[in-house]
Amino acid sequence: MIDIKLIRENKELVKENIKKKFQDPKLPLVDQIFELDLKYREAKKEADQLRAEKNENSAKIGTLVRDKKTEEIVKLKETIQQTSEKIKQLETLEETLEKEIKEKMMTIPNIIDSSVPIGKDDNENVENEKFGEPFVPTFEIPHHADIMAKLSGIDKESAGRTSGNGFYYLIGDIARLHSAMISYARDFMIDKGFTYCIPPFMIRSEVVTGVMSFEEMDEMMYKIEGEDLYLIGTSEHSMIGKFQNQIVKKEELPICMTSYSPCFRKEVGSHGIEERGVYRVHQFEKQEMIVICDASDGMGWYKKMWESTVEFFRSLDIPVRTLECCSGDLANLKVKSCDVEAWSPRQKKYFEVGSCSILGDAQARRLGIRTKDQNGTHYVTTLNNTVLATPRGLIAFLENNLNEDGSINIPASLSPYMGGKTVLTPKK
RNA sequence: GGAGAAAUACCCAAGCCUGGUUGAAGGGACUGGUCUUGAAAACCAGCAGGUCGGAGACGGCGCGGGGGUUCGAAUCCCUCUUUCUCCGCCA
Repeated sequence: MIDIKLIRENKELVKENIKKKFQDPKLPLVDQIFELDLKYREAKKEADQLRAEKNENSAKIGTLVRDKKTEEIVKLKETIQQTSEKIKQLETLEETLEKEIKEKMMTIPNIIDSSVPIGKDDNENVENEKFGEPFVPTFEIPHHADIMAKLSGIDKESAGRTSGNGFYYLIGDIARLHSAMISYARDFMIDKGFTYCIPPFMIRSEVVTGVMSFEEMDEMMYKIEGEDLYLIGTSEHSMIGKFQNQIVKKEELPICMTSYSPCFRKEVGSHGIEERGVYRVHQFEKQEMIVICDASDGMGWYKKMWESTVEFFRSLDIPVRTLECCSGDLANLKVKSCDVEAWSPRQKKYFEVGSCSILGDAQARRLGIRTKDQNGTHYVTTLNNTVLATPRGLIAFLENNLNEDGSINIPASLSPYMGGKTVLTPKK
């Protein structure tokens, strides 16, 4: 969603931007919105005039009542009745137009940053930078499910029976490792000055539509039956939603928070749930970071945020790279986005463990998050980034810290969260 | 889950019964001024912030949100949300 003024003032720019993302059929939409907007403003202008007239006459009745001029009151009421009829008609028109415009506007993608590479889909994403040597050991790295199994750390069969495909039991040291990584990620961000927060894990539909596009909503969100509640797909949803319809004081910006939550995703999209392991699942846990800041600081924070994730993974001896999202792969609300990918010595390629996004004012516009300074109020910029999503992060950790005998090295950074252990050894 | 009470501008708070120059009294905070060497205090003055339309003059909306009654709603009615108190239940 963008500012409708942009369509009023610079239709071509909006079309240009859409071209970068799709080839395609949303272009006529811009002209449609433009026309609807003209009609809407005309209707509003006329209705406003009539409303002013009506207000004035109503006030007159007030004084007439005091002076007890009954005849004039009756007359005046009649004229008011007539304007009311007209107003009613115009209001219906206003409402229909407004609704139509809003619906169409919701699907207009955000203006992407000029630095975003142009491409059709995720195949055309661009590697930005590597951090750490993508190391392949002399022995073969087993599938992460096997690594876990060797430590008696996973039970997918039972989970299949209790909950179905896409769920899992993590057990013993593996479960502890999972929590340890989350705790470490939390403290890592606290040390960077972020405020820790545990948000609600369910949110109302109004918040959902504020933070994501409709397609995403259908593909991701679990709905609670009989209630206007959705299980969050990421704590970003409740964290950004926290600020809806707020005017944040200038001096309170930037708001930097790190939040923990379980995340629930239907994963209806193209990939589906894979059969083995816990790479793509319906339920995982995540340490997230969000920043709400002034538009001018957005790009600075964007860089700092993905860098934090890189630093986090490097502190766990996991090689990573950043992959820039191309225009076609960029979600509609995003201005720019990159994935942080961890090295898999088993697959000998990188895989996604996190995603850093700057949304410009798209979420702020939908949710009404503003700030005020001497130039008036304006929408803030919102950003979000994964610190650690796990079990996916756990997979990266296990593959990169595995020894030939099946034991797992615990780096010094994580050791305190594992009761001081420096290595996990499989029983016999 | 049950029973009550409440939500008014940056904050506190009147108004609601008895609808009409109240788009909102009074404080506090804030801004400017007088006084002071400076500050405090005192006094004087300003002060809805928002949002939409308009080039502007202006105008519309706006007393938690949404409806309704009425010529007219902060005020009456319905509904939703949130907060507080009490009871129940639970980690």
